[in-house]
Amino acid sequence: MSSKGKFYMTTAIAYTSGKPHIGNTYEIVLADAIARFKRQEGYDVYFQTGTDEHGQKIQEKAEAAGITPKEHVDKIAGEVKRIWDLMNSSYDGFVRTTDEDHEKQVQKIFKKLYDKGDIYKGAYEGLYCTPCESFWTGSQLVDGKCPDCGREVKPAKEEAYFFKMSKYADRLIEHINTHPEFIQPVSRKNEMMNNFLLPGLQDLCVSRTSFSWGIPVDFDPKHVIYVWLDALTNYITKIGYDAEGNSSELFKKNWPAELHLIGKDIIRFHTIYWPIFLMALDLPLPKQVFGHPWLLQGNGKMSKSRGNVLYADELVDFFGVDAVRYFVLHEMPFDNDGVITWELMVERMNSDLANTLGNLVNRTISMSNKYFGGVVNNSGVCEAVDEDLKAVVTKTAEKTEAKMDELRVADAITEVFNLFKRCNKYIDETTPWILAKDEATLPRLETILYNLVESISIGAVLLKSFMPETAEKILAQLNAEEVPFEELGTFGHYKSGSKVTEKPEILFARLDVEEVLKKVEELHPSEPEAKADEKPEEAGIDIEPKEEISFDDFMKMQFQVGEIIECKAVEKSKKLLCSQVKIGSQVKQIVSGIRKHYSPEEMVGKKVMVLVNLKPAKLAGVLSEGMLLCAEDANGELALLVPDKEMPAGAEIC
RNA sequence: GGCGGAAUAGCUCAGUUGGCUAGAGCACACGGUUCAUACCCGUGGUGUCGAGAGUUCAAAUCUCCCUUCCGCUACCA
Repeated sequence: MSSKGKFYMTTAIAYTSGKPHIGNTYEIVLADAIARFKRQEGYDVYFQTGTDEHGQKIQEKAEAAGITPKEHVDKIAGEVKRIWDLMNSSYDGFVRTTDEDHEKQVQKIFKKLYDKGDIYKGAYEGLYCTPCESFWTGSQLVDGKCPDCGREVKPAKEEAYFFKMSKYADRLIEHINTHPEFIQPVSRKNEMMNNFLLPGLQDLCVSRTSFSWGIPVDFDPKHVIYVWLDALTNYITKIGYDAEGNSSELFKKNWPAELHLIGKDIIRFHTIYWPIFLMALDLPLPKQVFGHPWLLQGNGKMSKSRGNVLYADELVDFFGVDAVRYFVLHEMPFDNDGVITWELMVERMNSDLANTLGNLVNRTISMSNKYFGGVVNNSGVCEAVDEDLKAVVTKTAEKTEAKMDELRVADAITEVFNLFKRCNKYIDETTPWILAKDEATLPRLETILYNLVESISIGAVLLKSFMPETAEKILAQLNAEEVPFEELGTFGHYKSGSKVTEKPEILFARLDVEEVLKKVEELHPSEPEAKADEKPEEAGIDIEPKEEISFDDFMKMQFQVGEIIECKAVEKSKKLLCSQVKIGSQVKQIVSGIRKHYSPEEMVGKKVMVLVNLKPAKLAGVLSEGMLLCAEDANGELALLVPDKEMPAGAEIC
């Protein structure tokens, strides 16, 4: 294989909090298709993936399950690996952040940056959300809760190490501006610039003392190294980076990475923090970061019933590995989210895989057997129609390559299928069944079947990156040699006189939507519609317990019933409503973040519970003199609390 | 509120630097065909190209304004 040079690519490492669903699985399939294609093109590919295994959340999950964190992550990492393997992903390296060599290097990196003065010791004070492992300032909270997950936060102060982000900001801005390909899709570049870089970067907290399941700071062991310095560095530690200068050959060869493939949610960490860490370590930056969109499940209504939750292994049971790979690769656009449902899966399966591809292979082999006993001869009887077929077939490799270069994987796979569609058309144009009736036209028929077998072989080779098993099956059924990638632009590799299989195996069976849905329903009975008289059993919500308080603490708070006598939206905000609330003889103005849940009209007249003696504050420039109490569910739905019986405005709640 | 993106056929979307009666796939209908997995091939639509105004010989494409949706961000007692 002639090498075009090295190509180091990575996926994000999966957080080991639970079983990965189809959305997580999408990333590994996308990465695998790119890796396989690059290898085919002649690049020396190193493809790395793995798992992110530290953090308080994991520590707590393990405690709840009565096992050690290590046992917990071993189990989940095994599950992740099983699914990655099930999807036939061809990774070269699988890193776990609990790997000894990784942990050791992270400690060295931390020390190096500390010695350099880029990391310093300070104190972090704020409100902490345990599940998100994030500190928030009071002003960042949503209704007093974590803005990310909506759960409770608790006040916390801890000694912590910080990284001087701002020191490298100018260099990073310069780099992003001079390397337009660095952040993909480009639309994300502006978000990073406008929201983070140009306003000025905050120093980043890189250690924690509030939990222990992490890599300890070796010179200050009560601290563990916080997520990003631990997780992002996997890209260099696993291939053998050494902070003390003894990096491996693998590292020297492969760094910097050509491509970090990540979800769009973590673009910020990969395009700001990661490059800055690298600058601090005097390492070159990765060539490209691609924040791919998400694969979403069906419509919101369905996804709430359990019948619609999609996992890769279940989809594979129904459709097979390659059909699932085809779907996620084909259905995912470049910069918009894609949708996956059982119905759409079946539709793609039938129209593209069974009809266009499977049936093409099947009819071609059947004809070869029927007319020539399976022997495929190139008798050289050409006609004008052949030229267009050959032109389409021999240009497909080049077109596919161009799409892949732009990471337009969905478009690339479409190019390959255009080849197969052209073949189907060719059969209609040449009408083999008519030629078969006349002895004189048999040589022409031989050539037609040869052209088809050759075309399909070329298509199959191009299909290898996307659907490896199917490509193998097709080549085996045709008894075709794999054409080297660089020769896919020419026609006529198939060895004349070879014999195709006698009994073609059906590659993809057509499926009936109704039957599939019925089976899915049996597998996951959907919850019956909630009726007024029979309430379905609810799954309760657990939230983070807060610190115990004294009765005196409680008595400090004054709750009263308030009547909303006037309410309007706050002009400058999307979320705020401003209400005039009658409490006894006085009227207070209270601003609440409930505009998504209540219209100003329906607010008026409601009797609600109010925390009255809260210190007034300005929100979006509007004065707020209290707080309306709400209940919130796991989906962020809010419900105002109202008295069970008619109560006058001002009644004390105690 | 700030920054950015999007709005095109029933559905999912293409439409490059403005240029011929605005395209593809799916679905649907009709016709052809029978080698094949009831498959394949062909034909078909009335689309106010989100609304309005402007620049131009010419606008889906450029400018302005409006509406709706999405992303990031601020705010969200």
